[in-house]
Amino acid sequence: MPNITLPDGSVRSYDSPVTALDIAADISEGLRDSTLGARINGTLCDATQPIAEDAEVTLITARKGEKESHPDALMLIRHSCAHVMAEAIQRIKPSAQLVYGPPLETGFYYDIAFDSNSPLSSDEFEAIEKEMKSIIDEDRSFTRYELPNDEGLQKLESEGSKYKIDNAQRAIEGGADTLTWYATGTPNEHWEDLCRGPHVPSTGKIGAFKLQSIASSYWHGDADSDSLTRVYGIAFVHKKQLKQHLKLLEEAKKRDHRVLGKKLDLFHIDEQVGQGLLLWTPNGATVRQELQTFISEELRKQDYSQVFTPHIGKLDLYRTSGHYPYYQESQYPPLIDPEQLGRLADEGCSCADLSNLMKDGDIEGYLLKPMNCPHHIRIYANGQHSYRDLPIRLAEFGTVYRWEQSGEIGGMTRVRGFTQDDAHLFCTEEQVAGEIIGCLNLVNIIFNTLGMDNFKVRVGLRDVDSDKYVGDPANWDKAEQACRDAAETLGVPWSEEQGEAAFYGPKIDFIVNDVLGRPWQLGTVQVDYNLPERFDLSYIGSDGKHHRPVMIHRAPFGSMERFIGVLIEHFAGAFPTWLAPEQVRVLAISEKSNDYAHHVRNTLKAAGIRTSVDTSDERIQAKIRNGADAKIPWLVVVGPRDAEASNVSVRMRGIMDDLGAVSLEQFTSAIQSEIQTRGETSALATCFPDVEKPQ
RNA sequence: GCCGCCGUAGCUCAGUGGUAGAGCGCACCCUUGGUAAGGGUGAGGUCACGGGUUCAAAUCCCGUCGGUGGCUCCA
Repeated sequence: MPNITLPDGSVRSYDSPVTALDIAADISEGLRDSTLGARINGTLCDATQPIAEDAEVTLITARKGEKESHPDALMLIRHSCAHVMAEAIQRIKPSAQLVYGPPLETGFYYDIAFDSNSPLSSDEFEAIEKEMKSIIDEDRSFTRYELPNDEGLQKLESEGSKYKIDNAQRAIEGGADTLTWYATGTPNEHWEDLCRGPHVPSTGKIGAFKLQSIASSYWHGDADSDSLTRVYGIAFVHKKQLKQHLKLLEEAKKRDHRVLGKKLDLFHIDEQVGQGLLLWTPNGATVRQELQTFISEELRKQDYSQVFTPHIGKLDLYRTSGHYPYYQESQYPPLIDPEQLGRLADEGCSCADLSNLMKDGDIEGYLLKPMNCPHHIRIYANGQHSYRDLPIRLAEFGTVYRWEQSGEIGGMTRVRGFTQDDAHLFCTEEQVAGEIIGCLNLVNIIFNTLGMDNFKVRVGLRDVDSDKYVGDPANWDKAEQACRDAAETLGVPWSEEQGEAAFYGPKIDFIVNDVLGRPWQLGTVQVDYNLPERFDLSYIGSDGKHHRPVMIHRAPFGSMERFIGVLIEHFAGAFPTWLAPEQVRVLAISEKSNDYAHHVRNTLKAAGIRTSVDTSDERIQAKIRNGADAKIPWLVVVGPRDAEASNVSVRMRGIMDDLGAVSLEQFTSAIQSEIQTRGETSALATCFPDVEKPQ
């Protein structure tokens, strides 16, 4: 008979099998009401699951008043809400076939196959939500029942849902002994769904929900398979949480780099120029330029050599590198030289012929470069290198072009032309570990300066059972260990993933989430044994013989486009002074102070500070508001009083009040110093030591 | 590429068969104001583009382009 150990270590003994609900009721009536499920020996289960053996049980509860609910509670509620939604949808569209409806950290969805002549539109959300509301109001129990595999399959076949049959078959292949259903109410009487569970005790436990969006998905994630409709929703324990969540989403939207990019005029994407082709407007270009200067300074410290290479290269170069044959779908088609094109035309070559010639590689021409490495490799290969010269580090803000699928393109984070902060290191086998550490140092410096500590690190290792990898396994072992060691030096959480290495070497990736929670890979450091081989690179060793160098590809930011997109969101558009496009704006109190305002502006400008002046006919209140709206770090108000004393009255972004007056001279040098040290010194602390730093 | 939604002034959006609108911004005028929106006047639109239906289309239908949310992809 079961002895139940609760998280506090207390043990309760029962004469017969009990459920989590029984245990909760034993403790208190209120606890019973708030119990949604249980972790039984660590596994999330229904609260109604009978426990016959000794077990460790954690009750999963949710109280109406709580600010945040336990993730398990939300999972249960969301999974259950997916069922309620599916039932409601099937009431409205009986021909809809259910496929798969899991909970997510951010909500839930249900993949549904609709009749092609009766698709679902978000206009119908209101009607569906109304049905859901009534199902929840009925507070019907989630009732689990099981059938033996063969009997269950028979049932599904008689119902004729190929998707559910498939789910069942997969469950059986995965080792399931029985198939389980959940009825929302009484089996055979109420709606039910083949489902592994677990669920909340009854529909009434779903306190608040909202349907969010409609999207399409592929069956089994296979683009060649059936196209399904995915309906997204969100559910919480109570309405306040839902409201709070929706408010957060609203706030997140304001931080979206696409919204801020427009508002602050950082970049523009123009239909007439092309999809996924970014135009950096002056403000955005300033941010990028500052960042590139910063990186370049660090690269110089680390003995990198700057190079420049063109945007195109001969097709044969990319045949040697392997990019052209293997990654054709991701490239713009080759550029064909005019003579060859004319000759093909004379020969009566059709578009289809041309396409085939391109596909087969029977064509000469140039490729818009998808990567910078071949060009850098040719720089290395151009001369003979002694082991004494290594490592050679060639760096370039190299612009590459890739044919991304149209549906993927958006904002700054996924574009068709972008500039990598690229570099290729050519080194000896022994130098690999040290060079990787060096790359990560750089990442550390940059991310620290920017205050970005919210990135994840993923170390991609080879799958030892596979033979697709090039290079000596012993070297792989060393390189993989070097990657792990280097990742450790960053002091942020990192994971290693087997089979995630490139075929040519292990790698370290940096991943950051955007405001909408979508992950983006930024930088990467990759060890490469392959390209030196393909290009037959060598260096002369101390033994006087030729040796193969190892290459490291590294782009710690990934691309300027994606990185700055993420950076805009990181700062919510409020860039630190050294990065801000407009660093100081001088606000003249009235026309009488315009001359002094211009003098202040010119003084700051002469000190290298990006400064503008507002001498418009607005009142000072409006000028302050406009300046704050533009997220300018420093506003200085100047009137007759300030002119008299050669002062400026300072406002800092993030502080509601006027900080008071300081001399123009002091302000100028304090701002200058803050910019030059990239925020290590603080103009606020220098000029106003008693004022606390905002945030 | 696939599916849903969307495309109206520089920006944010209202307008759902019958004379194209608002707020912000912009220009000009008034105002000369000391710390988060002073007032007035005005300019600005081939309603993304191309076809179709209709007496009549921003509005309905088809296609294209672009945006967006997902899916798939991302060397």
